[in-house]
Amino acid sequence: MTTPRNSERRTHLVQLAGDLFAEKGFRATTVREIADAAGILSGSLYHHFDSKESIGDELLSAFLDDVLAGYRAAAAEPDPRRAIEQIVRSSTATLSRHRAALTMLQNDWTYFSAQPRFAYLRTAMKEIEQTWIDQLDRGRESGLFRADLDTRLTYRLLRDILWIPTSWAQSKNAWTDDQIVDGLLRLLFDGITAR
Amino acid sequence: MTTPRNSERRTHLVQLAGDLFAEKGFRATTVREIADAAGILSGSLYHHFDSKESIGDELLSAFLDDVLAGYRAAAAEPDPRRAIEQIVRSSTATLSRHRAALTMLQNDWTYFSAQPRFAYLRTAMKEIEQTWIDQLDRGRESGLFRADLDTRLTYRLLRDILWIPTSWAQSKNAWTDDQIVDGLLRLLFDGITAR
Amino acid sequence: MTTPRNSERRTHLVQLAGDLFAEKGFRATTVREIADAAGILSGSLYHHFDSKESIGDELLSAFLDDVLAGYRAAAAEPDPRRAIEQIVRSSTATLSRHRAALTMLQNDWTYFSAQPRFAYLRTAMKEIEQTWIDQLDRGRESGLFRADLDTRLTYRLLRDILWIPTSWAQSKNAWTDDQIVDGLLRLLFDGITAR
Amino acid sequence: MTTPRNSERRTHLVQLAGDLFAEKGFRATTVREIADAAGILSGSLYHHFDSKESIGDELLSAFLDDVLAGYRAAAAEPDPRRAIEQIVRSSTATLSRHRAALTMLQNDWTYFSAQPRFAYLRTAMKEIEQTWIDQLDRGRESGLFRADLDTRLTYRLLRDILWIPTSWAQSKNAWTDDQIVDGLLRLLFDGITAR
DNA sequence: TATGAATGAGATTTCATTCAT
DNA sequence: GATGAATGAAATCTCATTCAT
Repeated sequence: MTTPRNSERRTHLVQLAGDLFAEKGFRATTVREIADAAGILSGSLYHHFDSKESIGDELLSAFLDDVLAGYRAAAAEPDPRRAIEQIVRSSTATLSRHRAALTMLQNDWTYFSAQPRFAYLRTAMKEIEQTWIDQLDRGRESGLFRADLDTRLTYRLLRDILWIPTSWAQSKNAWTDDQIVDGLLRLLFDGITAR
Repeated sequence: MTTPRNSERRTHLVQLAGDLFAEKGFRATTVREIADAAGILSGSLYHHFDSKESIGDELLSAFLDDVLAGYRAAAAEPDPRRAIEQIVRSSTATLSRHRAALTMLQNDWTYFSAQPRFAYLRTAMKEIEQTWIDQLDRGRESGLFRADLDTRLTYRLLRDILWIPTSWAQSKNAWTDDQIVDGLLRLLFDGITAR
Repeated sequence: MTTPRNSERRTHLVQLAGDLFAEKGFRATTVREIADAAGILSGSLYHHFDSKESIGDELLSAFLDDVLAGYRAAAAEPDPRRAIEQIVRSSTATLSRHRAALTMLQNDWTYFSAQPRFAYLRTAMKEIEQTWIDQLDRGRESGLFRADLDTRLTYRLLRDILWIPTSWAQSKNAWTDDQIVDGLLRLLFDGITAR
Repeated sequence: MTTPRNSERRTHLVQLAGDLFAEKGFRATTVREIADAAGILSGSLYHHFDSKESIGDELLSAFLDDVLAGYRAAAAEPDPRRAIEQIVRSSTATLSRHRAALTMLQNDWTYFSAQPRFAYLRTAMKEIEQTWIDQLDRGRESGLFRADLDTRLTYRLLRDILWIPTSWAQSKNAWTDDQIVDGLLRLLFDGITAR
């Protein structure tokens, strides 16, 4: 019925929609706005997708595939500090490629996670959490990290910080990706106190 | 016109609405759901408020008044480390009293900040940012914090982390408020590395 | 049930309502606005009136009683020119006492005239029309007015002009009632052409 | 976004809406009634217009464009008597093409003129007034009209009379447009008195 | 593939009116 | 007489989706 997933036109439309989602959120973006951006009428979108959620699905699943690939590669690293460093670096790179997906998760998590169709969101989140905790645990047990570190709590405190810098993309900030990653890693490993 | 702001009934309705907003976000919550929760018809809400946004306004402005009071008190502290510690502690306390407002800002920031009526959101955010940067600058200049600290970048990295623990309230997590604050402060000041 | 028609409080409320109707029209004025103007709650109005229409009824019937009294007095005048002059003079005087009623008729005639309760509006209008036509006919037949005068058409053209000056009351115009009446009579009898 | 302004369907809908507005006034006509008249659901109207007011806007601005064109053409006439005659004739012709707009102005002037969107209403009214006064002044100064003519007052007395005959259209009256115009001009220039 | 038109469910809001206290 | 709270019907508007052409 609808355009095949690898069609160029379709890919373009997904990207246009993604830009709008990144700006205003998934629910706040209307199908008409997407169509306007593409220069067609809203009904015509349904030749390519069978629903607005399909577009969201496409963006979100591509995003999580990418994220998880990065995490899995990082988890193969034997040194926990290096593993964490790699997680952070790969996350930052991935996120800048998927701004829309991130905004969608931040704004409309409740909406998506409640639907069976998006069950993979919860699964992926669990894998992400487990990866972090595993590395933090390994680092603590090996004496590399503080012995009193509550690894699960630390993960919770850290998780969201990772997703944030992406949303700065549109503002006129002066930082490069590298600066952000370095600042974040330094903060994470050493805190702000001088020695 | 509508019920006065200090009416008991009205306060109760704002709280009910807030609970729903905290759960599902502002826009995702319908006026009918609020009315249902109150056991009245949706139209009856308009006896007390002239719009759904008025309810939002009430929650958001109360929140920011509370936050800013805490920040101003903390800024009076002469020692920067103490000041930051107090910011974090007061934030955590404030946030747990305003879960709804926080969810609203996280989910629907674009929506609110675009409206003139909610211009105070941007103003408040600027004051919050300035307070953080001031304290970080003072700490760095006095040799208390690392000399190479990019204070604005650090603020950016930190800001959102502060708002997060609130959203855990509903989940059956095992941490007390104190544990969270202490974990956060430790992370902030010292990082995760063992010495 | 409700307050008796001659109660002072009630009269005062009718007047307040009338002021609002004159400004914004009957339907455009809400019961709440009337109550606000009176310093009470909207529900409390129903101790005095059993409906918003009752207030309208009171204003409209008082107006038409007054108008018709003036027309009937004028019709008793033997000289048609004098009769018409008196109609105009009495109308102007009457109208300035009933601005609200006039606005109601101008804005919401369709609304009122469709209701059985306001059947007297049509009756009164017919009497007004007949009075005009009678006087114009008498004047034409006696050679006082032009022989080719279409009296019914002339009435139609004139009727609304009569009601208008009232609506100027609030604007900062420089004319007295007398000036308006004289200008109107002169226009009516002699036109604008110089001789 | 919505259907373009020159779409046939859209034009048809505006006309349908206009018929209803002319009958019952703008505010008294519901969107559902318009949709019913068109044989569609009320929501479907918003495929073509973004609000009920847009329909009103379309009718009112078309009306005023038409009126002003007539006035400007008449103002080019060197002889004031001819100019006024032309104003009256063009007005009558214009008005019969825009019954809806006229009813809207008569019933709901307060509503429209209060909105920034309809600011052009006041502007147009001022131009209309100025045109009348200019021609009356010129006629008086050239000795064609009475020397004691209060031109501004006369305009005020005349203005509304011009708009009236339109509202007769639906009633089964016996006059042609020409009869009405001639009656009006005769009244205006010569009054009703025989010589 | 796209257009043009429409659906239909549901959202926010308005407002005259009622009534127990 | 008034308050405070609510009703209930109806209004305007939104938007994802459908479908004949």
